Amino acid sequence: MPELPEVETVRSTLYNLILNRKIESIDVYYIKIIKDINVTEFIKRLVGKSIKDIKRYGKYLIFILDDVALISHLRMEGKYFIKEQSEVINKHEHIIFNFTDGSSLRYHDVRKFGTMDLRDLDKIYTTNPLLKLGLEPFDKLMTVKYLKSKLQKKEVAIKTCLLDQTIFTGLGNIYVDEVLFLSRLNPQLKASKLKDKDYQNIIKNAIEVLNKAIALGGTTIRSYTSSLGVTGLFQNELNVHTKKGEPCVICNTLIEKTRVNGRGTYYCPNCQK
DNA sequence: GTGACCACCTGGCCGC
DNA sequence: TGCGGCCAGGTGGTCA
Repeated sequence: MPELPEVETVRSTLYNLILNRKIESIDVYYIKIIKDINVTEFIKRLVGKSIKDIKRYGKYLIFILDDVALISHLRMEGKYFIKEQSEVINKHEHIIFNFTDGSSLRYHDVRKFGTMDLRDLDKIYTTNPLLKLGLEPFDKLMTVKYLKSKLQKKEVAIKTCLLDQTIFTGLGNIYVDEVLFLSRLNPQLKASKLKDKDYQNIIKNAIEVLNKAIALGGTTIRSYTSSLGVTGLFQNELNVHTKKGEPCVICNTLIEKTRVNGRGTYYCPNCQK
């Protein structure tokens, strides 16, 4: 599924491909992707506008148009494709932005979980969905002090906390497993039990894992396959996620799979006690 | 305020 | 071969 590295890969690819293209028309085939605004208004606000910039915060893509921002979350299987308008519409392409040059940007989502919000440019970060987000690991304000303030009273598993986007933005199930492995922390350990050194390790390893994943174009496993012709390579660098029954790269103990808060969770029972 | 649980969705996989 | 059930999982909503 798209996490921060995959979304960043999509962002940078789209940036190079569709900047300054002008929207001529929009076809909406599944309206529930559009939030907080009706389809007519959604189309009205975007048609005639040009894409001036494409940003990212956490797992959200932010298309900056002339006077409005389109905030897109890919959720589980959302993808963007650029095709000629004459090409056949795939049954999973739910929203199509047709540009004046004859090309189109197509939002493809097999499971229809993705969302799109429109916001005024001066309200992008001061309204939801972005308002409630916590800090990315790259943020200067992401410190031991910040993380401790958020986690020291939490009586839930550390994995659950790291998946909480209001605390730690950008990590999803894959990368949380990897960060906890590198930090030698059991995913089921209560967050309140962590020490300063653990917070420091989590931040350091999150930055390391995400930077490496971004450099490799993200992770391509199971449901998250190539988007825009870009296929990530970080799956080759995974230590524990999807490695059930395989030997740990450090101690050779077999990787186990369990569930934490309903999420499939992979860990080394020896390294992550 | 916190934590647990469910709904949203569809394709793939497995057992019968 | 066909069918039913389960699983995958990010986020928002609801409830205790």
